[in-house]
Amino acid sequence: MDHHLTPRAREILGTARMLLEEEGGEGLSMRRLAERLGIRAPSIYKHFPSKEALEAALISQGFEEQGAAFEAAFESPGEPIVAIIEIYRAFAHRHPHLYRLMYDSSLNRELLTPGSEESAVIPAVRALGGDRDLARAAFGFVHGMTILELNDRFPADADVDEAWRRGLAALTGSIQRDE
Amino acid sequence: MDHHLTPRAREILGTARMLLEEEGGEGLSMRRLAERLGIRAPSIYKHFPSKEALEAALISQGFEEQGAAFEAAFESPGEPIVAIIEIYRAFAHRHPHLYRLMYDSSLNRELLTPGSEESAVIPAVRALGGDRDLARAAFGFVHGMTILELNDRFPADADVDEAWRRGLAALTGSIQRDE
DNA sequence: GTCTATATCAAGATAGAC
DNA sequence: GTCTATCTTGATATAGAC
Repeated sequence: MDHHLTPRAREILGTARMLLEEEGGEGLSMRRLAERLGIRAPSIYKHFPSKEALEAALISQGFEEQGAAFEAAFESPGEPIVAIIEIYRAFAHRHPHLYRLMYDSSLNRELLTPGSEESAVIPAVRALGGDRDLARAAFGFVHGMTILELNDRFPADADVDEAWRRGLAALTGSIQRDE
Repeated sequence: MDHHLTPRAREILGTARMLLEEEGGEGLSMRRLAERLGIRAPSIYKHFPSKEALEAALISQGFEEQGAAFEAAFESPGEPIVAIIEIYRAFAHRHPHLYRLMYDSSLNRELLTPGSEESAVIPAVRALGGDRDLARAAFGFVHGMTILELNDRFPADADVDEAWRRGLAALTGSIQRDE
């Protein structure tokens, strides 16, 4: 988890998370974060070298939370990939601003907590029988649907649940099974 | 097209398009646009009421260009939906910054040129036999793959073309045909 | 159609004292 | 670990003259 951070850095990170979730990516500035912490903005730089590093810590945390949630998909009955996609969609809707931060731009992977991204990727690939090409297609579908939903791109009268089901049916029909 | 704009507004729009394509969405500021035009930023407001209106004009233009390109998919042999998806992907890679402006945020549809969005949507839905739910799933897949590619989210060694083929195969297998 | 002058606001980051 | 003071840069937009 955040074991590489000092206790104070963890506090700052927790406040940053709250600020992000409540006010969105645009509201997450060093000044506003400092205000919530009751300190001045320059003080934050004693704990994180840059805003980008702080964001990377938030992103790493998000990946680890997603990964942990995905693991539950293998415990319940039914197709794990179906459960993972439901969990993925629910995560994005519960944490829309964190989701955007995690997925809606380029990633500077050098700043991430090592292994954090993999903790989300590995269960998803496993649920697709190790088929990485299919996993990438599924990632495309799932991210696309999610971000289009978050950005309100579908018409108000659209049956978005049905679109999810149709895509999911198409993709699960492509899983190779050895039996 | 741009028939509702004055000649001078069309010139400004053309310069804005060049600026966007060359420097990206972050580089498109009223100051920099004015600089390219050889005028001062406040002068632009005599031609467009706001930056958002100018961006909406760029977006409308993009939709119309996409729509016109999609129409060609029905003239060539083979599955129109396959051709449309190829055209969609190629458009995004040729105009990545315009693509982001068009698709990677919420849309204020009131500011668009009426009918412009539809000119891109209608051929795509038609190519999927009028199945709007499947069309939305396909939109999710196609937008997701595209934006993940533009944001460099796939590993360097990933076979992204193969992921596109896999998703496309899954989706085309879902088209209902009456024959 | 363009100008100057200006309002208003905000951002990330550093130096150096305590 | 926090502070003050500051640098540097940038943005959208309006008023009113020419």
